[in-house]
Amino acid sequence: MTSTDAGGGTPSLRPTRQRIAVAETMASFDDFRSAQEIHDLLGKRGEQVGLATVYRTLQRMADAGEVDMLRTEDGEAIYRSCSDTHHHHLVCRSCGATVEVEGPTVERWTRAIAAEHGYSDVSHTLEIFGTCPACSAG
Amino acid sequence: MTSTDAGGGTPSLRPTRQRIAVAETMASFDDFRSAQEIHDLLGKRGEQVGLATVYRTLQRMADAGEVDMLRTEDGEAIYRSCSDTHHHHLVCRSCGATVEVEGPTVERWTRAIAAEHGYSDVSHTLEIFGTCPACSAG
DNA sequence: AGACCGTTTGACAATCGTTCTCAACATAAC
DNA sequence: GTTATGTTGAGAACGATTGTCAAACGGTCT
Repeated sequence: MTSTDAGGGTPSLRPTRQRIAVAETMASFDDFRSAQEIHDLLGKRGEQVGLATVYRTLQRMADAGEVDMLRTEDGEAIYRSCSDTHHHHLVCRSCGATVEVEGPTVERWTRAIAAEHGYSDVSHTLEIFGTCPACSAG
Repeated sequence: MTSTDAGGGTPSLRPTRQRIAVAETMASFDDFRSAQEIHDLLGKRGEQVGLATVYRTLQRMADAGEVDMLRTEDGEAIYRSCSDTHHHHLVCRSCGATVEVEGPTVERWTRAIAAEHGYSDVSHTLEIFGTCPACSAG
């Protein structure tokens, strides 16, 4: 706290080789990957990063809102880089193609419902599954 | 395959003591419980049922649509007996209290969004998490 | 440059939920 | 009662994730 904390709000978060590697890897695709997959990919790319570190880094990125985190149907956490606005996903059941969707409607609705029942500190998860045009054409 | 498959569609599913116990337990509350909790409860009630059996039974019930299954934010599967209409849940993050909510709004919105992107055969999952009045009062 | 000190890392153990294995058992039909 | 099968349970096996802790790092201050 001595001097150089020029602009920031986030306290201490060093741009280490590992963190950069994970961030770059995340930036390089636009679909969801598990921590383990990221770890493997890094290994194959020569950027050796410990598994625990990958987990920790992804968690921080998720906390910081730099990536989306959601759970597969069998409970595995998967991550994906995303824009920083709150949004949901429309995922193709057969090929996995993902569209980011936004909806004031839903946001409003969930807030209203929660309020109606006196719930506070509300969050929600919403995923839409369907068959994309390409796949249903096939 | 020899003969006696008289009327049914569901092939073989015996009403054993264990299955009945689990089903009754599930019927006795209306909020979400994990498999482990069900197992503990059965133990305390004297109805000894193996953990693996509880898991298996809950899975089957979920497949059969007799219970809802969803994942907590940290990936644990939780179950709850439910009505057969499509609905969502407003779950208290701290005590687990659940309210079933219905929303033509959301149904319409998801269908619209999906259609807009050409997706067909659409389904969705939506869960709302918050702190219930009782807990936030505490 | 060199010392200092909190942050980060990584190898590995430890958890935790869930599934698998397989022999003993219960059920339903014969 | 016998037979053919679905079920159970104890515990091992698993896979994802988190905790541990000493060693390596990255800035900062001199």
